[in-house]
Amino acid sequence: MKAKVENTELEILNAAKEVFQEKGMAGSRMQEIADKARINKSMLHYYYRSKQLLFEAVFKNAFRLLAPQLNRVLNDDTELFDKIRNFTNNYISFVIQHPYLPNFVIQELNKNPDFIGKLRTEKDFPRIEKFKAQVEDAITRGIIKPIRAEQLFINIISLNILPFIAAPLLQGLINITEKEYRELMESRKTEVADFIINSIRL
Amino acid sequence: MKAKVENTELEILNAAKEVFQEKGMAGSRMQEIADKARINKSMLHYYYRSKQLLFEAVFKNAFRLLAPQLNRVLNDDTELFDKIRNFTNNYISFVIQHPYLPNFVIQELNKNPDFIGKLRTEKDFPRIEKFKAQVEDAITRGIIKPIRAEQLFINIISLNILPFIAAPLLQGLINITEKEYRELMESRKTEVADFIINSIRL
DNA sequence: ATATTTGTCAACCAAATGGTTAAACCGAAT
DNA sequence: ATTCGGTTTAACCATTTGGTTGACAAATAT
Repeated sequence: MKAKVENTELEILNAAKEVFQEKGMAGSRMQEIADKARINKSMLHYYYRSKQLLFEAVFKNAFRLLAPQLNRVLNDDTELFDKIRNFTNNYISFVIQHPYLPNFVIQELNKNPDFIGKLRTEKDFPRIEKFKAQVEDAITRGIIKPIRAEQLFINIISLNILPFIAAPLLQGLINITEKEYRELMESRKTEVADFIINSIRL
Repeated sequence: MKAKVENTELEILNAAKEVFQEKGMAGSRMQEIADKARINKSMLHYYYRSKQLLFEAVFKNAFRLLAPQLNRVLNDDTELFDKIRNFTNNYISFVIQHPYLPNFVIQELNKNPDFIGKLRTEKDFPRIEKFKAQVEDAITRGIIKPIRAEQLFINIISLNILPFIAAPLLQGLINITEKEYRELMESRKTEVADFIINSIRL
């Protein structure tokens, strides 16, 4: 019966992921998760004890998916400009596969800021040290203008993440269709990297 | 009794603003709003009929506060570079006064994308046309490199808004204290504008 | 002064919600 | 075939939650 077990448990996790990531912890209903997983509501508690624990399972999974993306910038051996291009180019593909994920992580971290402390103990938790050294080295070698690595990191993340988090607002302000907005995002794959590199290159 | 009335009605709106903006529609409780306004829960329904309507009142108010900020970029007569500097410099002050507001608007718009349509009918709804003309003019006159006004707008907004929306995440990744993070934000008042202008200037 | 409207509150209600329980089910080992 | 373990379900439960009601107070109008 092993196969059956793991199946149900995973079925629940997937259903919970969909519901939690779309509606957040507070907006999600256990019954809706059960319905989506096509199982009895009691199963949720059988496998995960409580809504809180099920949520935490989903959240940790989500963060484990996001972390490698961030590590593309922070802990990767490629040269700075290539790295910026690679990250920018790849991030959009990641978001298409997991549309609600980055916003989900950010939102729930906002509502529970201590949570980041628990995450930091995990291995592969993204750390800035290497990136910092790389930026400082590039400055010393006269490749880029002086800039704090922290600020550059925030800029890279901002330019890539916000356009997806605030899509409905931006689309409304710019007053274009969803399709046109997707095309804008498509262009950004290369444009954003150029925008950043133009700004820092010496 | 006029004074008393407006007082209660406003008291409710303010309490509702605090609770809704911090916890979102789904995470907010009518009782908590009533407690914060120090009135009976029935009063909420007396003045606003339902949670949904009270929420919409708060949301519209929030958007009316955010709109002028956006219009600083889109509909302002100052020259392009000054405009970017002004907006960037002022936005942080706005966020300090209304820490949850931008995120609140973005989140609830995500959960209810049609809402933007209703907002568009309001006067002072930010429109991009003027900014677009300004950018195109600056390109023609050889002041800045070619860039779509939409992309530049998204970049300005992203660099300014995301660092506040994702503060707990970024602070955790950079691994600094809240105070140090605030200092980073303070530097951004001028650095972000330079970053943008450096990138587009010819 | 009295009637009428407006504002406020305590008590109440029905539905929703997270969680529990006890019985049934089912495949595998004895 | 029977027992035994984990799995699944329907029914149930306590609490929370948005919302209502009816009595009462406080203004305002007559």
